[in-house]
Amino acid sequence: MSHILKGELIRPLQIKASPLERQFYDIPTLELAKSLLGCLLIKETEEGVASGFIVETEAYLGPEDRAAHTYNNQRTKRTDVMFRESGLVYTYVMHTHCLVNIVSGGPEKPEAVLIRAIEPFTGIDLMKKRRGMADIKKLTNGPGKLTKALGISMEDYGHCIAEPPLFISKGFQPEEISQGKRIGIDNSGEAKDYPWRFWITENPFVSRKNNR
DNA sequence: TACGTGATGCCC
DNA sequence: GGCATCACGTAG
Repeated sequence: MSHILKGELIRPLQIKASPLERQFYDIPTLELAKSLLGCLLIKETEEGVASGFIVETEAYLGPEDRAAHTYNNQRTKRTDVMFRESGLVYTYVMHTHCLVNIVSGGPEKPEAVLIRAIEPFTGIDLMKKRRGMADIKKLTNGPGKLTKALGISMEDYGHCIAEPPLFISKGFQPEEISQGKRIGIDNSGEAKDYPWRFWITENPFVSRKNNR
């Protein structure tokens, strides 16, 4: 298994895709958002397995963050899982798209990391089929795109990310990480300027080009 | 750049 | 019911 980018092999030929243990997620949310960059996100379905390296994340910091669904400790049927242990999957629907988050902060703090983009690795043909397009650069460069490509849906709500069929494994170590404002939260007062979006510098599969 | 889409939750 | 939201695809 190889992975080609810009005509060169830049990823390991083989990756042991074994789930990171749940304790991996017991760190502060901003650190988790950075630590997840370069990790491999994998979904196994009856259709097949598809995976990609996480290249862009955003942190949402619970009751103090006006952009977070749990602002002011709002607990609804939708946000309930964010009040539980770190490492669970928080999926929600935005318009016609499903977005995937990893719960963080522990039961005391309802926080999460949104996965905004991945770099396709395995199961690329399956991802193309699910997305109905062939351009690899646009397969998974957005939070709604990557869930469709991997087959992630509301059925994954509350699943533990340390267990198949949806899990995260060690990937590669990013050379450099960039940081900037989050996307699509213009109506969130001061919170819109918090620099809680992280991405792998110069990676071609992030959802947007650098904005700081 | 602008619009239609149509899950979810909150505010009437 | 009406409106806003952590998008995306298509048309112009």
